[in-house]
Amino acid sequence: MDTPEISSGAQKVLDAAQELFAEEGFASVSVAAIADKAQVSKANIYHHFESKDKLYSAVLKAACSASAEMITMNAGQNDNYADQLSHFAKSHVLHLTDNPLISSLVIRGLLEESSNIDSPTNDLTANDFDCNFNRLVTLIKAGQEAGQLKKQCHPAAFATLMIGANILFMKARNVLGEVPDNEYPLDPEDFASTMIDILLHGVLTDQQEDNLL
Amino acid sequence: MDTPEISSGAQKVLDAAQELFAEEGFASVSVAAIADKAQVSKANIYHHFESKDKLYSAVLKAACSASAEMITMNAGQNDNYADQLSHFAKSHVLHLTDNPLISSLVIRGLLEESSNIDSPTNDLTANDFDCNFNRLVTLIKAGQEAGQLKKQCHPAAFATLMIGANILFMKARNVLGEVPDNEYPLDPEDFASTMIDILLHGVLTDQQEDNLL
DNA sequence: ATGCAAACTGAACGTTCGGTCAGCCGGTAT
DNA sequence: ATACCGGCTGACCGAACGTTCAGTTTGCAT
Repeated sequence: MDTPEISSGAQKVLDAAQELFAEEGFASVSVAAIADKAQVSKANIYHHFESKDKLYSAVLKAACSASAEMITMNAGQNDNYADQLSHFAKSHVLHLTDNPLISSLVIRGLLEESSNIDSPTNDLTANDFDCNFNRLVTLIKAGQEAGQLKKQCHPAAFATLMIGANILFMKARNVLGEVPDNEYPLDPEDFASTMIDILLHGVLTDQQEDNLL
Repeated sequence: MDTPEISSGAQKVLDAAQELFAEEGFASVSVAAIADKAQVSKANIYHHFESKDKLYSAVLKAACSASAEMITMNAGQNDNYADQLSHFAKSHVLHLTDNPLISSLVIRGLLEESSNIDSPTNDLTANDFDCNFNRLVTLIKAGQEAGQLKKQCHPAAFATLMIGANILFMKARNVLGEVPDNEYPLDPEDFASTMIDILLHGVLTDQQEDNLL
C-alpha cells in the first residue's frame, strides 16, 4: 500500500521514539529526548516526520502491524476447543511479555481517552485490539456450536477475562512481587496454563458443584 | 494523622486536578489548565500546593484513600465462598465504574513506570492495588482451606483474572461497542455475574469434562 | 568533475511550561 | 485605628517546548 520507504535514519528515530513513548507516554517525551536517544539532531526528526503527532502515529502504526503479524500465526486448526483456547492464551501472553514496548503502546493507546491526538491514531489501536478480541470471540462461538463450550458463557465476557488478565499480568509483574508468602507466577507460560485451567474447569470443588443441584 | 485541613479553595483545585489528571495523565495537563477548570488563578494553586508534583501526589492520595474506604465495606462474612467471591467481584466492578476518575488515577499510577515523579507517588498506588489484590488472595486461600475451592487453583492467578477483567471491562466499555452481532454486556452487574459464573464453573460442557477422565 | 536531491545540522523562532513575587483583599484580634 | 494573616491575584521569569530555516554534507547519476 503506502509504505513510505523507511530509510535507515528514519528507522533509528522510530526505534528511539517507540521505546520512549512506550515507557513514558506521548506528552512526557520531548522531541529533543528522542533525538538524543536516536543520536541525530532534533531537526533531522522533522526532516523524516512532519510533526511530533505524526511521528507518534507512525510509531503506533508500526507497533500495531507488528502486533497483528505476530498473532496471525495462530491457526493450529484442530477440533479441540480447549486446546485452541489454551494455545490462544499462551501465544497472547507470550506476545505481551516478549514485546513489552509494542504492547505498552497499544494498551496505552487503548486506555487513553480520545485526547488531543488526531482520531486516526485512536482508531489504529482500537482496530488492533478489536482484531484480537474478535478472533477470540469467534473462537468461543465456534466452540459453543461444536457443543464443547457452555452455551450460557457470554463470549465477550470470556474474552474480556482472558485478555484483561493477560494485560494485567504483563503490566503488573514488577509491582506484584510482594504477594504474601505465595510467590507470584512469574513465568508467562505457567500463568497462561494456570489461567486456562481455571477458565475451563472453574474453581469450585466437585463436591461444591454437586451441592448446587 | 496528618490531615492538612483542606480549605474550600484547595478542594476546588483538587477536584479540577483529579478530573484532568485522570482523563489525560500527569504530563499532558498544565497547571494553567487546572487553574482554568477550578476558576482560580495559577498562582493560587502554588499557594495551596508547593509544586505540580505535590499536587499530583495529593490528588492520588485522596483517590487512594477514597478507593480503600469504598472497598473496605465488603465483609459479608458468610461461609459460602462462592457468594463471597461473587460479592467481591460485583462491588469491585461497581467501584470501578461508579468512580471512573479515582479508578483511572490508580490504574494509571500502577501501569506507568517509575517515571520522573518521586517514589512516594508510585508506592501509594501500588499499596492501594496490593490491598485489594491481597484481600482477594486471602479470600481464595480461605475458600481452599474450607474445601470449597480447588487446591490447585493458584490464588494470585485467580486474582489477576478477576481484577484484570474488571479493569479491562471498565476501561474498554466505550471501545468495545462493535463486537460483531453479539452485544457487549454493558451493565457492570451483568458482567460481574457472567464472569463469576465462568470462574466458578468453567466453560467446558459437562460432556467435555467427562471425556477427560 | 559536475549537478542534484536527499540526509542532515546549528541556531534560532515564538509559545507554553512550571514556578515566583509583590501586593491586594477581608476578617479578626489587639 | 492598627497590625496581622491566610486567601488570592496579575505580572513576570527562565527554561523547555515544538517547529522552522538557511545552509552543509553525503551519495549517486551523469
